[in-house]
Amino acid sequence: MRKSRRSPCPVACVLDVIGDKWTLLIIRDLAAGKSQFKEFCASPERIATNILADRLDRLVSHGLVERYASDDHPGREAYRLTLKGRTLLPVLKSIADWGLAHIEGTEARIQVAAP
Amino acid sequence: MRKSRRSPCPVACVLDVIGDKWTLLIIRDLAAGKSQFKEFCASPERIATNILADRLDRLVSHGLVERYASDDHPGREAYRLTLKGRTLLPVLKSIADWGLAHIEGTEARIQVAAP
DNA sequence: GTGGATTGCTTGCATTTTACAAGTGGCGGC
DNA sequence: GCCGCCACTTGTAAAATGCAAGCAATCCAC
Repeated sequence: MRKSRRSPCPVACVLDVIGDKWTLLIIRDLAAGKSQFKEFCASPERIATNILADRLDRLVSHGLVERYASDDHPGREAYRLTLKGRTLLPVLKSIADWGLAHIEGTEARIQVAAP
Repeated sequence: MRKSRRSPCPVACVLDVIGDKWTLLIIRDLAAGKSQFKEFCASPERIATNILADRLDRLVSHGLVERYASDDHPGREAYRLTLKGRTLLPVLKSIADWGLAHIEGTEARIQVAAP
């Protein structure tokens, strides 16, 4: 059963997925190559661990992120963007570009990791 | 005095402005030519009036929206995007495009009003 | 110029979400 | 076994949101 959406508007539906202060920051970190829970916690915005766990679950349930067994850190949880999740990167970039152009004091520091 | 930001990351700073479920819907409605309080209320997502008033205030204080005296409806409040506000339209479009491509059941119905 | 409708909010309160701190269970190394 | 790290979960306080009602200022017909 699909939960009822607010409207058929694509903007409203996207906001129901990524319309909060944390989800896109996790996607940013994933795009930058971070994969472990503690790495997301270590980002300068200091997301609370319960919020992080909740957002990761939601991203996985939306098919934007997947868990996998890391080779680099065997036995640890790891997360990465799915192919669908990667399609959000142009959205993320347009947001970052707007911030760089219109909010003073912002600076780009992250590079999107190679596919 | 500027309120402290979470980080100098442009993504985080933009989310502090538009990172919620309502702000971009108001910008969508403004882009579609709506200008009156009641018109935003009438959108299918049914924003609460206190939230709408709060978001309009925040948008005005961020310089993205301005009040003006309407010619069409004299004596009534009216809102419109500022030039800075219009620079958000590419962001809005990238979000709408993503929704159309990746969320089933969404449909584009609004046309951006002419400048 | 008075009554009623409309507009643009504000207020009060219940519900939901978020923030912060602390705690728990699993695993690996020693 | 014991220690520490990691990935969460839980408890609780604070904040944001949702909902309904109310209210002052127009507008408009009559």
